[in-house]
Amino acid sequence: MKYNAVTIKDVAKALGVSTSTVSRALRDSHEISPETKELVLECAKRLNYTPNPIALSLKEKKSRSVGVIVPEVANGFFSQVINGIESLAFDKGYDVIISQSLESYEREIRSVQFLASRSVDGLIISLAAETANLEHLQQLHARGLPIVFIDRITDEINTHRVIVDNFRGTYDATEHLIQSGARRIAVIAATEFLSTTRERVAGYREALQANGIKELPELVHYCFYGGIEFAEIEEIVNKLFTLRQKPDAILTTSDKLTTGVLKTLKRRGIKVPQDVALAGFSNTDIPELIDPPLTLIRQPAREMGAAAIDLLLQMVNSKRRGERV
Amino acid sequence: MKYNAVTIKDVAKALGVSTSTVSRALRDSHEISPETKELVLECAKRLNYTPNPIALSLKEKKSRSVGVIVPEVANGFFSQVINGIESLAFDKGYDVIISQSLESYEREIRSVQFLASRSVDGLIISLAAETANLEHLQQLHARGLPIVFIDRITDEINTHRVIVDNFRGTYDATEHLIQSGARRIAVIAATEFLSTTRERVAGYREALQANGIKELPELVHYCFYGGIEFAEIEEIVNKLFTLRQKPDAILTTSDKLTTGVLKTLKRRGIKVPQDVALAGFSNTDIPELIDPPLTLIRQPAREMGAAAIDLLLQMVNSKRRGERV
DNA sequence: CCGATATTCGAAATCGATTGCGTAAAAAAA
DNA sequence: TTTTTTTACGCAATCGATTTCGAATATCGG
Repeated sequence: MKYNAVTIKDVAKALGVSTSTVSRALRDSHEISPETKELVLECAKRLNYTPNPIALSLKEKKSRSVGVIVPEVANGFFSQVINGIESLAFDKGYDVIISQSLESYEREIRSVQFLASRSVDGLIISLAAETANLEHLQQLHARGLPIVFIDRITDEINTHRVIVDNFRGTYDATEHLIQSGARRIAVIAATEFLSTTRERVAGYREALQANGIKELPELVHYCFYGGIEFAEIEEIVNKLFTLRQKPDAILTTSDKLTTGVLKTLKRRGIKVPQDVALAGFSNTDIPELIDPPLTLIRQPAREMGAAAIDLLLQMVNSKRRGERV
Repeated sequence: MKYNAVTIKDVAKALGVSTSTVSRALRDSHEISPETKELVLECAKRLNYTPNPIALSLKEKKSRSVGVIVPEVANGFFSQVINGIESLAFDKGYDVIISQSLESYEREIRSVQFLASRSVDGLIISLAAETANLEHLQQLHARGLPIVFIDRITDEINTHRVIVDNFRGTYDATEHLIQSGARRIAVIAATEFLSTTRERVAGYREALQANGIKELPELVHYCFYGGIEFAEIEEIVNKLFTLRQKPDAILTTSDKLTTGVLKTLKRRGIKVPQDVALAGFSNTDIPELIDPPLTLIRQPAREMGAAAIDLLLQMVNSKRRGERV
């Protein structure tokens, strides 16, 4: 309640006591008599008093809000992650402030500093594709800001990370493609600097090797902007299908890439799985609706978000109690 | 910068001047000499001073943050709306605090009050399915909180609304189905209390009438939870296809419903458009990937979000200048 | 009945920044 | 030179809440 909000002073004035008394009564301090407490409580309720969280933040240097930075909100995976974060945070009385990096390093820095200057109590972040330098986060981490990485992590900062077994995901999917008869398996991945990309491509490589298939460089492609720019995907698919020896399967390492490739194939009239098999990461309903269903690797996005906020709030609260995290 | 943050006091102390001088120098007040200004500016930069927005909020009673309440984040349409809101808000230096109602009236109330107590400068909201009473918003609106409705609006509060022509959307889609030969067109809509539902169903009705087709009550169905509960959709589809005279087309009035119906039809082995034609609202890539492509009504979600935040910030700023909005 | 301990509450500082008011010194006017 | 007006800055209040310290009243043992 900000407009004409009733403050602790109004309650104090109405009762003819001091603000200290009101404050203590509301916090159920032992040094206030039961009768006074009741009076204050009744009056506070009657005047519809609600504490001002901003004043509290200023005093206590904590804001009961957490920052979340994702590459993009309008993305099946990330929006589900946010769902998980928000649901749990709301129940614990925390605000969730959302920011998008749009895969831009510069924007990520600005977001981080913006949130930090807002005194968020903690930060959940999935790194932008462009982000190679982590100073902006290291500084804050060194100053004690609790941080949890989700999905796109780094090991340059020692803190909690929430990920799935990316390696196994692509390993299994690749093996599945092989067992279905594929031999020339292309992979379309996001920026190679992302932890997820590295792990997922590694799974692909390992699966090829385990099955005695040689990796062909012309079949491995990276999308710098991970499909935010649709043209990026289109170009790669075009390149793959003008090869003398076309791929007989494609593995995609993200939601956006899977959808993008599917769309491109459809536009070019390339049939799945007749002309080319397809497997990949996805967190949308699409694969279920496509005929025939794709092999897909689904991440428990909502649960990952919930796990991240849970870890974060644990750090926030233990820090509050002065514990080492 | 919250941890060991350098304040205006530190700068003042370092220079041996008063905090007033520092504050005024930083705000480029005319009553500070150029030399002093330069000194202060240099020192502030050297000490890496950043103003504390919380202290500012307390003083100025505004937080440079806006609240956004949507039924669900993990939804194609709403996540795109949020994308639009966040992008523009970020550029203007505003925080975006997200909250989900999950279609629950009670949760919407809690969210609204939570955000209000946070002193957000304005609110963008898309009403929950359960929300029939608007007191919680009327109160805040009466107190002067700028509010913008998006998509699911109400006319019980006189403020800006951002919507598309829902009536025309379903009217055209229905007509398209009729022209393709459909006569028994079922409609699956969200809660009938939602503005969007009413307008969209009205478009459907009008199109039927304009084409001399009688509306059949058994073909009109409402999903209270709009598809958040998948079972709801399944049940309706089942009901439709156990009718003696089955529908030859289905019109769906939301993203989730379209996807849900599609999923159900596929599970039941009902072919689109051979067994039944399908048209509906959607903001995902799905329709483009399905064979054959569906008739779909797409809302410019990102642009709607951008329009909403633009209107909201206009209200916020004019209110600040004391204008009537 | 008196000094001692408890109980209950108020005054004022604090968090970080802004700003109205007062004032000393410098500049301009007389 | 005296008076008036700027110029340039400091003091202190303010925003809303918490909390330390101190003090007044009450209670109790002796």
